[in-house]
Amino acid sequence: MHIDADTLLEVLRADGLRITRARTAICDVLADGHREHLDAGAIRDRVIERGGPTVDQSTVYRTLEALENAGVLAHSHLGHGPAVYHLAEDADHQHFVCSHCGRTVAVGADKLAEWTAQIEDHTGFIVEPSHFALSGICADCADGPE
Amino acid sequence: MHIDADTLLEVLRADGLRITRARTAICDVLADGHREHLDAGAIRDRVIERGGPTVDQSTVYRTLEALENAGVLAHSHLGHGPAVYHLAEDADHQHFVCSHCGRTVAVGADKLAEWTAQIEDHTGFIVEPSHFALSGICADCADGPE
DNA sequence: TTCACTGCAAACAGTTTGCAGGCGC
DNA sequence: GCGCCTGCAAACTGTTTGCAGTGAA
Repeated sequence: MHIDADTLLEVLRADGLRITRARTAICDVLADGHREHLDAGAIRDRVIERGGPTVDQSTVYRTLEALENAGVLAHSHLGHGPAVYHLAEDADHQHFVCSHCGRTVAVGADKLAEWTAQIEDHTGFIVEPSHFALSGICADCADGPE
Repeated sequence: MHIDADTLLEVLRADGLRITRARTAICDVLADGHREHLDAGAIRDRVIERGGPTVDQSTVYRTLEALENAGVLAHSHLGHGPAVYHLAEDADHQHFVCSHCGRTVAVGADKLAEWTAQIEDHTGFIVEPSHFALSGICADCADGPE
């Protein structure tokens, strides 16, 4: 089971922050869309789409920042566009973006651990997955020249 | 030996493009600074600093774009800031950015090949190194809590 | 009541684009 | 001389910030 909207709000409350309609709506979208890659604009669109309050983009950013500070949210850069946000508990994976078809592939923590351990052995560098995507060519695009 | 400015200009000429003072100055800076991480603003600054022509930022971007199209230049995103540019022949390495001290560590193609090959085996995804940096904690920051 | 939170608007950084004039070929 | 290239300025995207009013506790 994943974190639900109420839990996110609870975390904010525990930080001494107030629960507002805008924050409730944003947390709803985040909890529901936890398996998607939502950027700040998409979050705002979805809030409104659902008949929620007309939240301003800056309010979205401030709420996302509060959730990141609270440690329950993280953002990644998947490409040249806007940052995408996801729940921190979903963070232990790495994104691969195909530079040919633009598809995003996620690799889970288990596979990842092997590689990051090797990197750490060689360089001492402890990789925090998920913050930046790796680019490359996905299997499908590598197969067919088209 | 690395690509020199004349070779870069030669490549542009071969693409049917014209050799101008702005382009000459930009290629000089790129050839000289091939081991640094220069962003578009830094390239412009350095051109002027050297007593070159007062190139506009848009001219820098257009020249960089021309060089990328010609395949001799590539850019990477090392963090939240501007993109950095480097010669394509220097591209076969991966950047690691320490999220604690901000330092950038480069890992060469040899080490890299081991684990990109594993990723390819597991996922079919062919990693193009160097386009995005990985973030994490470098050895020094991991060692001392300060 | 109080003050954190909000929407609005403006600033901001990095990058791209339209335009009229200038210069490489 | 033709037309690519330039500088200038303005647009653009994603994000941040200042401000005065509003609503949660």
